[in-house]
Amino acid sequence: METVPAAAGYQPEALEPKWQKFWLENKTFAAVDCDASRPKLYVLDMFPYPSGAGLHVGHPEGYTATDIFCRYKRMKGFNVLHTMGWDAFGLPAEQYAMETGTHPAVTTQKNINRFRQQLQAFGFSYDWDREVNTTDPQYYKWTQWIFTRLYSSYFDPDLNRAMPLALLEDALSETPARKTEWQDSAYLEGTHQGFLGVKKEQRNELRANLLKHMRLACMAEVPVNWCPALGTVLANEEVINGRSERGNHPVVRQPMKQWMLRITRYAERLLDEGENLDWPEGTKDMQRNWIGKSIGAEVDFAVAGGTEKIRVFTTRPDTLFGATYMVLAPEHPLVGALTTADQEQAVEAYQEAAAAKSDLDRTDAKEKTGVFTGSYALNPVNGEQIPVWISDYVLISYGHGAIMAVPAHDTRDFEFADKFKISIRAIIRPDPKAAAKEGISVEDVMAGKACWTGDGEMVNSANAEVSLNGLDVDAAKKTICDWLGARGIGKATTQYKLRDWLFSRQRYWGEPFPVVHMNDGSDKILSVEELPLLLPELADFRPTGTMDPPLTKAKEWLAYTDPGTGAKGVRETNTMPQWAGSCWYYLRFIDPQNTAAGWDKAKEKYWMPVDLYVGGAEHAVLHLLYARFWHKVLFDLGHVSTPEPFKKLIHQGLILGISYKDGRGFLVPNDKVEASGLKFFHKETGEELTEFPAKMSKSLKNVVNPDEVIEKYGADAFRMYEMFMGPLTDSKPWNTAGVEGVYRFLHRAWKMIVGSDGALSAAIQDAPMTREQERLLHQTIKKLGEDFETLSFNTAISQLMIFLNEFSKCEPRSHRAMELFVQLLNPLAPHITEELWQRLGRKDSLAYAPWPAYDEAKLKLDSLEIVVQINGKPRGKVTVPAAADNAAVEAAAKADEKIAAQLAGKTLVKVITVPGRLVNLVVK
RNA sequence: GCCCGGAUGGCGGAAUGGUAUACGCAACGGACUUAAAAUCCGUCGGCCGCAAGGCCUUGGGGGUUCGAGUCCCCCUCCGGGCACCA
Repeated sequence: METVPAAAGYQPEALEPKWQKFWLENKTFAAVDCDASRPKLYVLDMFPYPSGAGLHVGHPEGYTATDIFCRYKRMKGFNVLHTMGWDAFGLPAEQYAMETGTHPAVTTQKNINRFRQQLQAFGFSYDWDREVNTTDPQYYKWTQWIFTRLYSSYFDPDLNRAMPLALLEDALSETPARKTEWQDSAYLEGTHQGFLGVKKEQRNELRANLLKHMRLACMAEVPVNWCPALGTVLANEEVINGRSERGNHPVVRQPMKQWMLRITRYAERLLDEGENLDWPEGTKDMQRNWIGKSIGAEVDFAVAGGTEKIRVFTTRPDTLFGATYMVLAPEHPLVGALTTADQEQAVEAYQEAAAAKSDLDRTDAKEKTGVFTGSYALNPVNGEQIPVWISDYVLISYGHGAIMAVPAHDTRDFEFADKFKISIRAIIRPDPKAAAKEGISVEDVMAGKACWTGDGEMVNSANAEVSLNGLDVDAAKKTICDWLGARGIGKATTQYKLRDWLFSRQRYWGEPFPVVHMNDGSDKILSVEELPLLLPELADFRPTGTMDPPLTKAKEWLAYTDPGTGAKGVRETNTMPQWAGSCWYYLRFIDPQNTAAGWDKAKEKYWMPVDLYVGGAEHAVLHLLYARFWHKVLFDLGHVSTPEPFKKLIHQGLILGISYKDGRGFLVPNDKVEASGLKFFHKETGEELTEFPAKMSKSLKNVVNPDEVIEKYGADAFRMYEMFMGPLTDSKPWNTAGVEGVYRFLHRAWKMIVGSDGALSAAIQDAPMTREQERLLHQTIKKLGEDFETLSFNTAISQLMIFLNEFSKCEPRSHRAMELFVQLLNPLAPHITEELWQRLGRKDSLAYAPWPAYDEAKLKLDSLEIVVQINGKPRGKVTVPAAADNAAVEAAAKADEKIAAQLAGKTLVKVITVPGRLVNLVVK
């Protein structure tokens, strides 16, 4: 291969494109499927949404980190799978398309081309033959296929896993044909017996209802988050404080028939099986909170003078004796039946007001509101009549949409009872120490003047059959649950905050559902032979202005005739949310060209799980929880071999921009700021401003464009700067001046090896190294290996700088040392090192050169410098032979002139010697 | 309110309980140059001192230890997440 003509020095603009082309043409980074001769390593980046704005400096941070890791691991002999693709369905492309009249497919392709070009300019070692694009029909064919698997499965509560729905169908027949396949499931056995137990004429209905209800993907009329501005519904996770995550538009609650994915069935497994993952503790914690497991009890309250029962969930069954009222959510189905004539007007008015409130209004409400229904319930532990209220502080979507209120021991109930003058009865005497710490008076609690939610001693909690008095909270819970269970009015149970995943959107630019609504009322799911179901070409893909999705405009596409039976139907017009494509892309990378399956099983078994997954913390619950859910379903159905997809997860920190604020704390866009010396002033007002790091944003004008940085300093400098800024997982501010530092380093590295004439520097010879040079070299090899393993690139770079500072001074310079330096630097700065490798006389690419080994013996010193402390303060240093024992070191310390002077007249009490490090003389 | 992170020079940051401030940036001084840039050499936490040297210093306060940036308790501030989930 030719070298870049370089009479001048280091020219990244010439050599970087040259090596990028070389890698691409030679497929240097192609991963080899099922290669048993090498250990495999699957390193995954979160693939980007190819926006019109192009790459920003945040994207390459994680990508650079994984690239360094992959390059290092290839040199260590690993068969590395490292890939890139495009998460290209979604709202922005569609909105841009509406503004400009361009089809989203056109914009998407354009953006992808731009992103690919930008990413290739960084020299990332992706296997580009495995690129995927979620909007490619050959990709979304399999997204649709996974949906059909969800649709055709149910979650077996007995086996705690997904099973083919066909088995449930089989159990729902008079003469099951596949019983051998499902005899392990007590659930199916029970279902079968139940089926046989109902009258023949009711069996069809039972079967139809159960099949519809049990599917992991099913349609349901549910209150959804409708965003009028976006013209679509949103998942709970996409709504922040009652506004859309994207665009910050108001969101209202609206009942609609929608596709739901039964992620709640996996709540326990998502919780359990996530526990041992090598993920950031904070992220696991966020998922735990999101799933929101609560252990408690459900209890039935009879209605006084009625036949209805009000079922509540409580985490504090121990406080049953303190329940003085009940609250139903305004939407609770029993509200109508419980409302008395004289309360009817007030109740209906309240229900209407609650329905009209947006989620934002509802959560923002500072004061509790509510209305009495006029009815009373009977407290099951003491038969007492307690009033039943409705209030929007009780949510219809959690538990049973109703609560027993214990104002003495729940802050929300206390607030409510206090406002509406409902009686407050203390039944826990607060633990005096705990109460004192909280600043709460035990007497106030006992008098109903204060609320106590902590532990203590149960009082006033007994009836003829059971007494909790004298117990602590935990013991009381257990005792009362046993009693409730024995009476058949309650039992210990568990609730989760996690809701089912709302899976349809009223958009054009997404995967069409492979479903037809047949004229006879049944749904038909398309077989894999009928996939992909292509998104129809539409001239007008804007929202319809109603709740009908844009696909209702595709008249020809809508009509369906069953090729077998000739039965007619209409296609589903919703599309899937953007998360769908990203839920399984890591599986497609394994086998991206496969037309017969989403992926080949043998390849899946070889590559999975993903060994390292790097991406932003903003996906901590959404993408990462959805993907785990899909993966578990696929695992249960035998399509993948691991229960979890991502073994180790890392979040790169945010790269912040430099920003400015004035005295009042208001942010000033960077184009309004003027520097004068080391201070900053407002161009218009002249006010002095303070500099601080803030998220990069268009409005602050502090966005750094990576293309410009590469143009000026090259990709190697860019990569190294982002890694040198600080620890990968920390947020850190971008400072372009800092790029100069690593740029200088690369220049000096070039000059250490290449002479001013472009040939190998005359100083480089086959010369032996000094003892010190050898030691530094081996230290550097050791440090780089350790730091690369732990992704500590900032300290790895420091060590290379130390090496360069020393070796660039030396003459002659060992040819071998230069080669090793180039190898160590290669993962960080792949372009310059490939070039230097050639200048050093090597013909092959560096990419698979074996990683250097260090020699422990070469790290040893002949003599050591030992710190001498007196009473823990460093007072001097002595040099001793490396082999010196503690006594010799101690003697040397005492013999030191300065130390001896300071010891004079004092009594030596104790000597602590840390071998090879220090001696601490404790004196009086 | 609750749950996670974090706080070290002018700045980004380094430091298995063992010499705090490695490495880089900025700044300052010098060399080279007619000059500038680039490059190279040097200085660079604070206070006292002519110096030798001493004292102080890892957000604040306590504690454990021969020894604490690191471990424990309390507090302040900053960042992120959740938020009427019974």
